[in-house]
Amino acid sequence: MAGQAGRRCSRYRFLPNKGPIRPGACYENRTNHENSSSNQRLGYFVCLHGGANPASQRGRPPPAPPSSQPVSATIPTVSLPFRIQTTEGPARLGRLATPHGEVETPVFMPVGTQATVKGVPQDVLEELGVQILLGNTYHLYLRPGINQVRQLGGLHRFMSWDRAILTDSGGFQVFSLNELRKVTEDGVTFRSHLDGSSHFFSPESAMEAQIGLGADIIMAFDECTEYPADASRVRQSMELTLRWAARSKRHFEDHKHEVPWKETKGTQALFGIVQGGMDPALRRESAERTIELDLPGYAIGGLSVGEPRSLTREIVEATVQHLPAEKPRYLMGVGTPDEIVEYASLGIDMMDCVLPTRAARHGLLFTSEGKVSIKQVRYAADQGALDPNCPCRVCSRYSRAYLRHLYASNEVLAQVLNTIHNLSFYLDTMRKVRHSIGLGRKARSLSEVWSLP
RNA sequence: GCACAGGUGGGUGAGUGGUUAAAGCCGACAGACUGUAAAUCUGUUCCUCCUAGCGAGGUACGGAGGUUCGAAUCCUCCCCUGUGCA
Repeated sequence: MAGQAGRRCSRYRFLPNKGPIRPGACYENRTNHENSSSNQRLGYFVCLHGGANPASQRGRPPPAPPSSQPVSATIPTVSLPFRIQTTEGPARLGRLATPHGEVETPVFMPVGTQATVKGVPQDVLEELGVQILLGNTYHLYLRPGINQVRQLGGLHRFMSWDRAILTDSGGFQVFSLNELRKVTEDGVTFRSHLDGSSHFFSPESAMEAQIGLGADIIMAFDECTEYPADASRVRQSMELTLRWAARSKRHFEDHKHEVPWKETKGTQALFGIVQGGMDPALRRESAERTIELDLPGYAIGGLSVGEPRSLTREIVEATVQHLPAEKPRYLMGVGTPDEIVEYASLGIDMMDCVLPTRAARHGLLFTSEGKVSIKQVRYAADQGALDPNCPCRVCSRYSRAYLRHLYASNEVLAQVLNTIHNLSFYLDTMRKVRHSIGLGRKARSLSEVWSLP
C-alpha cells in the first residue's frame, strides 16, 4: 500500500527511483511508494515547488525575515554561488547555492560520518531544519565501499537525503588514526580500524572517492597537524598540505565530469584547507598560498585538536582575516554552542562538530541555561522540561525525569531523543545568530543570542 | 532422614594458610567528550579520623568455637540453600 501524505500541494507527483532527484524541490509531502508484496521501493511522491528552499519552509522557529539591506557582494565562483546578504562587522549572513538546495549561513552542519547522523532518521533531520550534512570519505570507503555507493545512486540517493552534503576527505583520519597510519609524500597508508587491512589514500584517490560519492562540497586531502607540534614540524606539515591541495585540485579538475549524476556532474565544489598549527604567521602563509588555487571555498583545519580554547579563538581570528570575503569560510570541527556563536561573529560561515551528537549519546545536553548531564540523580524526579526555552519536540513533550530514566535504562530512545534535542539546540542557535546578524545586531555570546526576541 | 554440592562486599562471581579491605563483571555515583575506531572512555564505590598518604585505626567472607606467629582459606559443632535417593 502506498504511503499517503497528509496533504498534497498542486505540484505533487510521483518520481520513480530511476528519475533524477530534483534539487531545490520541496519534499514536504514526500512519501515512499512501496510495493507491499516485494517490499521494493519504486520511487517517491514528491511535491515539486520550483526553486523553493526546503529549509526555509520547514524551519522552526521561522527563519529571519529577508534583510532589506542591499546585497553587498555577488561573486560567482567556479561552481558554488555564494551571496552575502548582510555583514555586521566581520560576521556575515549569506546564502550558498548548492545543487541540492540553498544553505543559509552561518550554518551548523551535523556530522553523519557513516551516511547517518547516529540515531536520527533523515525525515527528522529535515524537520529540524538541517540544510547540509557531513559525510566521511574514509568510513564510506571502508564500508560499504565507494563503488557500492556509486552503484546505489550516489550518497544522496543511497541515504535518501535530498539536501546538501559535504564530504570530508579522510584527512582527519590521518590525524585521528595515528596508530594505524604511515604518511609519505605520496599519501597515507592506513590500516583499517575494522579488519586491519591495508589501504592507501592520496590526494588523487581521495578526489576519486569523493567524486564517486557525489557530495555537493568536497574537501581537499590534507594533513591535520597534531598539537603540540614544534615549528619545523608545523611548517613541514603545512607544506605537505599545500602540495596535496594542488594535487587535489589538479586531479579534481581533470575528473570532475566523471560524476554519473547530472545534479552534481561538474558542479561539485572543492574546498581547500588552511593549516599552519598555532602560529599566526604560518596560518597567514597557508591561507595566502591556498587561495592561489582559486577554489570556491576555504576551510580552517587543524583546530580543536587539544589546544586551549583561547588559542583556538586567536588562531581563528588570525586566519579568517586572510580568507577572501566573498567566498564561504568553513571552520572544521567546532564547537560548543558558545563557541559556534563566537566563531560566527568572527566571520565563519560554516561549522561542523560531532559534539552535539556524541555528547547527546553520552547524556550531556546543551540548553539555553547551560549544560545538563541528564544521567545525574538530581533529575530523577524532575518533572520539568529539559530546556523550558527550547521548542523542540523533546523539550515540549518529555520530562527530565523521563529522559534520565531512558538514559539510566540504556534505552536506545535516550540516544535518539537526546540527539534530536542537541541538534535542535545547535540549529536554533544558528538560526538566532542569522536572525541577529540580519537585524544588524551581531550577537557575541550564547546568552545574548537566546535572549533575542 | 541419608548422600552429594554450596553459603564471599548492593548483585554476580574469583580467591582454598601470609602485600586480600578481598580480582573481574554488573549496578550505583561522578567526570571527560569539539573535520566520530566513541550506545565510548576515566575515576570513585565498608566505616571513622587526620598532616589526605599506595596514611592510621576499626569492622568484614552464614553462626559459634578451635588450630596457627598469621584463617575467607584448615578442624569441630550448629544454622541455612540446592540437587538426588528414600
